[in-house]
Amino acid sequence: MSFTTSEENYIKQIYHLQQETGLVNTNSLAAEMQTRAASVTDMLKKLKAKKLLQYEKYKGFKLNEAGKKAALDVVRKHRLWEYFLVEHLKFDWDKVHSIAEQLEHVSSEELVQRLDNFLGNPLFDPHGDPIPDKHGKITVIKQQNLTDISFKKNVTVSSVRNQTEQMLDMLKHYNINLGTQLMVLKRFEFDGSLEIKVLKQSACIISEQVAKNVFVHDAK
Amino acid sequence: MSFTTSEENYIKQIYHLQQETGLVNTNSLAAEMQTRAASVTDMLKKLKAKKLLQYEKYKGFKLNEAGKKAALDVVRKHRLWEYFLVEHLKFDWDKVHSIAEQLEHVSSEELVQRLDNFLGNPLFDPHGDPIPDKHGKITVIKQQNLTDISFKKNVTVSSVRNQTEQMLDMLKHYNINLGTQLMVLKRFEFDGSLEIKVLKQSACIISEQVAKNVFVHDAK
DNA sequence: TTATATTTTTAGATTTGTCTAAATAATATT
DNA sequence: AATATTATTTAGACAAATCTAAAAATATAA
Repeated sequence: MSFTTSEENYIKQIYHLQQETGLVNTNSLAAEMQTRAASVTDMLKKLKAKKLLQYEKYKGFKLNEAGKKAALDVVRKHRLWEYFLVEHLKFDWDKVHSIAEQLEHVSSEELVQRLDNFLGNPLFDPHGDPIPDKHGKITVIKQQNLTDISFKKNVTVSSVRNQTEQMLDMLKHYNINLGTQLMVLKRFEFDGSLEIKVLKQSACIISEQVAKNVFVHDAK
Repeated sequence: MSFTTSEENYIKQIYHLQQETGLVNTNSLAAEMQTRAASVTDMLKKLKAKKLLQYEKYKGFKLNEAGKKAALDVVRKHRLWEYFLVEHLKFDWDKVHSIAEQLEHVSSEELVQRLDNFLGNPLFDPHGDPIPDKHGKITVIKQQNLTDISFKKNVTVSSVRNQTEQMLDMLKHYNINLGTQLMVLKRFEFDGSLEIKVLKQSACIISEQVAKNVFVHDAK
């Protein structure tokens, strides 16, 4: 089965939304895709016709197994290309998303497999997100949100959730990267900001909004 | 100025045709693009409106300077990706064309520039065709068709014209690659075949059709 | 539980790129 | 030069992906 670029974009986005909410609804997908609800409905009909979707009118929808496999295929391509862009072409991690959005639609199984091997079969992309293998299998690691970490515990940054350029640019400013070691010193009741100490840097304060997007695991 | 994938494909093909014939006509472009003359006319109107084309109805057409620059941009991307696919992902040179056809439409100036640097700013692609630099400048080397080489002269294969998988597969069978050294021993009057001696291989015979697609320069 | 608000879908239009069939222009032939 | 042939363009249609505006279904609130 092959898909248009537009279909792939919808499939991928539905996948991401249903990871969080289970069932997805038309308006939230429309918002995420920066399009209109009517356009979403149109596409839902197509995806249902291709048997990728559980969808009853007015009831919400989600990908079935075939749909999930298709989504993981796109996610795999996206993340492998991001890895290439950062590790080999030396792009900053906050600049690769829009290019990977284009590259992910290049269709050639052999290309993806060779790229994967060339890159050394990486398990995580430059934002810490897992790269599905060719069967759609994902490596999960135990990680916690930075807001849930007890004080003075050494942890390592393992991924970031909101991957907008704005967000990543901010982390770059704090000199926080994947693999960065830090500890939380204090939480301010006033606005939920955290005082943190990044290894080899002086302490600084990050907003609750930033902290909620940073995930960590026990220090290596 | 940015272009759709379809526009880029037309521009590139017009460029290749006008290299050979000067003015291009509707039917030959339609044949090359595997589409209908009417579709070509439709696109010609769009390209003229974008001021890329010298085009008078019924008179033939060709790219103007802006059009040529746009074409060289696409050619540059195509050939850089081919180089990447062969040199880094270890694809056979006869398998990369269709993938490069997709990759060439990914639009990001920074991507192309970084890819170029990553590859070491190569001047020729895996088929021996020159890779335009970012200004559209092309390195030309003196080369001759294999059918015009005098007997027993050592030469090096520098490019192949017809780059179909079929053609490249055939050269692979003869163990002929870019950089391969060989000499022509004899021409058979009967059908124009050439007896050639590839360095470190026993002599063999190639058809005139094959020979016409092989270009060489003086042995290194 | 009826009225109101929100969400979702349908109906119909638009754009891009394509097509077929017919018309028109250019070229070749007698 | 008149006619036949070939090349090109126009006219009108279609599919994909989108949109706006209106209708229908569902959810919420008085």
